[in-house]
Amino acid sequence: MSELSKAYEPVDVEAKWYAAWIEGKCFEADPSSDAPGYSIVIPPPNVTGILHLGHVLNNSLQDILARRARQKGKEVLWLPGTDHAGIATQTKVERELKKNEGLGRRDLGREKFLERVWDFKNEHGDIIIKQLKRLGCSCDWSRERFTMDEDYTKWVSHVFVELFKEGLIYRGKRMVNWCPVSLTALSDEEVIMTPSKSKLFFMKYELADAPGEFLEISTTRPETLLGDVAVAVNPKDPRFTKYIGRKVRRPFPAAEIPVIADDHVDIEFGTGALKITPAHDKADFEIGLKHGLEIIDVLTPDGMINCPELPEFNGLDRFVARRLAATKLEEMGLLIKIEEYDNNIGYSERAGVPIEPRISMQWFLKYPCVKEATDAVANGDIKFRPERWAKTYGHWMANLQDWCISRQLWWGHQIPVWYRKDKLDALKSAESLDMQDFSAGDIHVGVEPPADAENWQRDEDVMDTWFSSWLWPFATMANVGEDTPTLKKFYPTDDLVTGPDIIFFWVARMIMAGFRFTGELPFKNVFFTTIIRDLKGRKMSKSLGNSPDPIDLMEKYGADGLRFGLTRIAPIGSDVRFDEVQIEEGRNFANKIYNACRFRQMAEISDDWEELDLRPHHVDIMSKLDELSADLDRLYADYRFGEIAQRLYEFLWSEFCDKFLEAVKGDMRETASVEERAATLITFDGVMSRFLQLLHPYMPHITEELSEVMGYVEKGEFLMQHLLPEEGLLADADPEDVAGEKAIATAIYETAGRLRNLKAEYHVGSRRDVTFIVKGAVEWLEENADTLAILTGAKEIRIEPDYAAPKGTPVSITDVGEVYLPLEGLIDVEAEKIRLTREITKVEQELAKSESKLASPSFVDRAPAEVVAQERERLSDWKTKLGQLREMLAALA
RNA sequence: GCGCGCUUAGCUCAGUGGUAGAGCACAUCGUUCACACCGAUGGGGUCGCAGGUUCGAACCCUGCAGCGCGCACCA
Repeated sequence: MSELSKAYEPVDVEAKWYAAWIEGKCFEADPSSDAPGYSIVIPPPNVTGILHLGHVLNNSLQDILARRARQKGKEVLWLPGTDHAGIATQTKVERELKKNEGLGRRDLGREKFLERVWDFKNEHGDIIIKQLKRLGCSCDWSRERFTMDEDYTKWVSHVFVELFKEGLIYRGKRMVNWCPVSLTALSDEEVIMTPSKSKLFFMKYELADAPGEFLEISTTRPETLLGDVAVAVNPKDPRFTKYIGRKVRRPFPAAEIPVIADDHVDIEFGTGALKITPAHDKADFEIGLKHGLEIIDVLTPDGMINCPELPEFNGLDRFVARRLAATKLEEMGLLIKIEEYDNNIGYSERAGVPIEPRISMQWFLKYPCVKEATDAVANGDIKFRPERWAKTYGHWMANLQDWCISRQLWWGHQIPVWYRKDKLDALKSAESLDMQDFSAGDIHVGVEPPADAENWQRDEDVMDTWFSSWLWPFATMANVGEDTPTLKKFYPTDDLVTGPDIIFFWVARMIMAGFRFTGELPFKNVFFTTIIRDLKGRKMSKSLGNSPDPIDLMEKYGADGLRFGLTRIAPIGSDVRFDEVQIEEGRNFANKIYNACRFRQMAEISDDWEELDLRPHHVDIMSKLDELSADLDRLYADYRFGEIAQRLYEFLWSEFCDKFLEAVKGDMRETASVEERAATLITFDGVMSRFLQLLHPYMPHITEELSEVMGYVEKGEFLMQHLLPEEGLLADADPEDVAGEKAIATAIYETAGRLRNLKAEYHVGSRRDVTFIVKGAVEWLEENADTLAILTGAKEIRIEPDYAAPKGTPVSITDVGEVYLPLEGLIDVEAEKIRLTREITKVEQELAKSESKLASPSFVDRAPAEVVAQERERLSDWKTKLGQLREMLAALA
């Protein structure tokens, strides 16, 4: 093989293998394959987004699943793509436009602006795709989709039309969440409730029929009093009964408004009287409807006061107007007091400003297939991991509100509805655009525009981004009305890996769309990843600057190191705090494997041997590899990604390198026989080649590289395409023999630990010239003494049944016998007495614990027989050891 | 207000009823013979608190506290 440098350099290796996989079409899914299908659809990242650690974790896990499925003989489709991300992308382009050219989108006009967005998409759209490739993702890139592809857009329109026909989509004037910055309606899910320090204003309105008498009211939004049409009190509140049906004076603009009774009013809160502004509050709107109140909208779409009657307010920002209203009230002697008040305020997810409840004409969806979707998760047809998310899902499904699907944006799927121009004009002048105003002939709802398009005007709104995302699992596999081989082979998909933060936005909606448009569930398992936080527990965010760039991390530690480090620490339950040290460990792990292979490369296997001389440590490591293999099967079945990584790490580092490789170092020496060396090298290759395969899903590049370099995979073949063998390395061996050899290996490793400890205690830890003398040696020690010598860094392990140790010779009671460390200058009776006494104390404590346990009748009678037997054995071991130690101590006296 | 989760070594976290673990950090020792992105050895924990169940509890149950998250029309 070629010479390997001392430390593993991942960057070039990773690029090389990714190119080779692409060249070899390793990721492409073949729907005509006989192998069983396995599929995942990627949660499409925002087309203009850049990779963050959340993506890395998420996509690493998907890649692990995809690669593992290939190894298990599945025909795998991992379908990639990007999302047009309506608001996010449009906002980004608008910001650029403003910054670079000082223009708003309306200055350009819809068509020109959309051209700009497409330009932006074409320029930046593949950044995140390139980054995913860098990470090693084995997506079938030949099938990459975009939610605004022509075919995909047809799906979106089709779905709209179908649901409209079914009566589930309707248009109407409703109270919606309005973003005064993005100038669009938002869904409830796009509003973030944020705890805020607000002020509660106490004010009073004068009774119209009793000057000098006032009704006290409290509000957090005094500026909305311009739109007040009533004051409501609870009918059960005795304090206010006398006011009901009378009128109070709204101070500005001056008007008399009624006092009404409504159960909604909380008697306990504030003054117990609630001002009603139907245009600017969801609850007020409901009350207004109930009582037939007028709706006075005093805000413009961008959150300015719209009240020409009051020139000093007109045009003011809503927050400025709030202060002015308070000032005015005070001047009029109507302000009682202002209190500090903690409440929750809804913020626009994208624009980061308080949303405004606003009545506007929007399209809504009454969700389809709610029952099927609810049941599928409740009965386990779709399995959520961790399971507790099923409860969150169930709760949301049980309280579904109609989905506001229209957005007053330009970037997105335009609503496939056309209105007759003449009708529209007539209605506009009448300021009424309710659905019922359109008769069947005035409106066209279809995937294609009406034939006489010039007489029609298309609805200007676009749809919520998620209205296209919810079709992703099937709309990416077949066009409308088609039943493609891909769909047949790969739908429903198997696993979905995503964050719990989009369980409502995306997961729940996909399930409903799946049932409605394919009659099937879109996926069988949903794995929710954890949220990655910084070391202070804060969410990663651009503004905090606490989000490391994954590309930098890959430069530093390699994609494999990043993948391994991140997946190893990602717990199933809770959030995870990111620490770069963990990625460093991933890189170190890669380096460790690399160097283990480098060690192997120092020796050549000679064919000149008759029979393999497999020794305990050979059998031991093969057996452990087989155990690892079996454990991984089990852990994969439970999606225990972190534990899988941990098991792989421990196997290679603690078992393979620290124990096995150290034990066989002698076989690499000139003095070793051909048979000895062959046994070791063949064991090495057998174990390492399997290990690389098991590790491959986590660290695809280095495993591919080393498999080639070591000759485990033929030139022109790929490790990633090799099936995992069903049989273990020791499948044909007699289990009893294996157990016997393992017991010996374990005893040797444990003894080696004790002897190293003895050396360290006597400050000769690094001396290689010591000899250990064993009295009462177990019968198999002789043939394994060489191994023990290498592991302990001793010149020799000498077995002397009649050894008479000089008084004060350091000794350790081990699984192989009494082991003495005779060395000039170390023989110190007092020191040895102290050491032995200390050890005796420890053993006595353990013994006492064990004894008291066995002395308790309840334990002996009630604990399982095996536990009791185990405890008895333990006790007898302690007793033997204690006896030996006491003898030693006595001999010193 | 309702719901969910977390609390284990200085730090980040494993550990679902049977002798408390890992990595990092720390201390001592060690580089001719795979790896200092390394090796050896060691110190360090009343498993948040209080009860309960059990022969036995970090683990199961109850309550409490602290932290985090989600849902909710108290202005």
